[in-house]
Amino acid sequence: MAEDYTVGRVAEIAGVTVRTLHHYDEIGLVRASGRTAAGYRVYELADIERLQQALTYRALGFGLDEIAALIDNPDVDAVGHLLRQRELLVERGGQISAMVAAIDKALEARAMGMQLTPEEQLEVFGTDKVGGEWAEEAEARWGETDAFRESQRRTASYTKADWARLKEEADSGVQGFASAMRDGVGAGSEAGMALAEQHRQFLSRWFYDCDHAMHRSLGESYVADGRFTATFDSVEPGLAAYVRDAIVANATAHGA
Amino acid sequence: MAEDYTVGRVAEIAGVTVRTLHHYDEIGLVRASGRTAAGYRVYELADIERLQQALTYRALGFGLDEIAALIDNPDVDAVGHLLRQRELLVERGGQISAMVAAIDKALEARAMGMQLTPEEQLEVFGTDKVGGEWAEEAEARWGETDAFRESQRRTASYTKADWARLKEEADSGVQGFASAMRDGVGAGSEAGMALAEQHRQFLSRWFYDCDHAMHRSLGESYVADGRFTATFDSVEPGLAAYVRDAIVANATAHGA
DNA sequence: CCTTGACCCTCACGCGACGTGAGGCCTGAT
DNA sequence: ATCAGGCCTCACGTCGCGTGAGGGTCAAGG
Repeated sequence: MAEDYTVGRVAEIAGVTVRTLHHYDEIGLVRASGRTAAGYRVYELADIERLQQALTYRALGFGLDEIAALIDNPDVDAVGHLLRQRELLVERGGQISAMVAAIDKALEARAMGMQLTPEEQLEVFGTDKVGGEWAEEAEARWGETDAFRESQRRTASYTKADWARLKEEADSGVQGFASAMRDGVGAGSEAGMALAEQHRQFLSRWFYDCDHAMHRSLGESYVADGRFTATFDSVEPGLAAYVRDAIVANATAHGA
Repeated sequence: MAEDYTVGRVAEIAGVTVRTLHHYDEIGLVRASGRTAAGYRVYELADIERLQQALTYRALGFGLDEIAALIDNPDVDAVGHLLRQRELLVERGGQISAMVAAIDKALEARAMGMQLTPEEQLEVFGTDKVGGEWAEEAEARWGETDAFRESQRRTASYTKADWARLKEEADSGVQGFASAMRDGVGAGSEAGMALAEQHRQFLSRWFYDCDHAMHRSLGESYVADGRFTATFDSVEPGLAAYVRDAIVANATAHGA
């Protein structure tokens, strides 16, 4: 039973610096339970177990004094700590999932040509608005709620590579509209409608099943809603209106 | 379009303090793009978008100067940042899962009466031992690899409540052995064997299907392996041997 | 036996990312 | 006119270590 470890050894297997262990020793958070004749710190199993507890709590963001209070609490044994840490970790995992979801939402919005409001962008950080009015706002904003939910469901499983590919497609779509407009191609012409149709299919492939009627109403909002307009017009002034016209013409041609 | 926000408002929706925004302004990480006549900071959409990027990177553990370098990089646009952040978040999620798995392993080991070695306890923190010899060691240590894997598989889905219940059962089992020993109950008596059988069924219910032969070899290791012995004997000296005897008697009585 | 290189020790100052007042101006509602 | 509540700028304090400086210790090899 090799019970004894030097600070360097402990630091190595714990993934911290020797200085950190010195510090913990100084403040009494994790003391080396012994010293050699030469004054070298000697860590034993119990010390390392304590270190493990401390590091786990640290990873969860606790301050060192809080950690000391936690693990010195005589009402909680080692297993109790493991259970609590497990719970906190699972919670942290949930927060991370929430952040990923928020990023997905932002990516999705951008790909569809929409700017999120500040509240929406920062949603995941502060702001636990009780959720009532908040949800209402969101619903009113996104209009087609079913479509949006479907979209959320699908994008949840996209990987980084998927998103990158999606971005490329979205960008090239916007560029297609922009260059058509610059070249004087009529929005209602065959070419314009082809671009619109391509856009509709792009949406259907990546987000939700977008029929011509839905596409038309989305197109309308490109000029009606400033948050869309800003995005398109920052690429090329007047582009939002141009895209809307192409979409409307295409929808009409398809009987919607 | 309410484009303008005061520091207090931004702080509120972002979940940070005003002081933090002042700090970011001072060091130039996130500047308020304007001031009122009275000198009040005025934040616009672009500032808040930048803040969102910064906070996400901060949540991932980057230093403020690194963050500045990242988001000032002209080769990466907003979507690029979102993609990178998504990737990093997913990675962090993986680390958290790993820590939960490590805790489960520790809980499992404790419930079975085993002390983990320091290396095992701290496994998740530093120590990326390439995994070769490491895995070998682990296999040699746990013996019944199939059983252990099964056990890992099952415990992965346990909740905190499950673990708490498991702990209670495990504790009461050990206490049962301890009090029987104190009361002079023979390890090979009917009562002793009943406790052993109960222990076997406890293992089978929570960890892996433990037949009498496996149970016997586990019992043997309670005295042969110091890491088991320590746990039992810390409850009551000689308990490890007592438990082993009861288990062996019970296994023999069941034809193993 | 002596040297060399890898560890170990104790000061002690420095730093990043804010926290925490102190002292004073701005502004909207009563 | 006043008064609460929010904003401003210093400026020092704190926490969790990083980073030398200066100096012993220990196992291995010449």
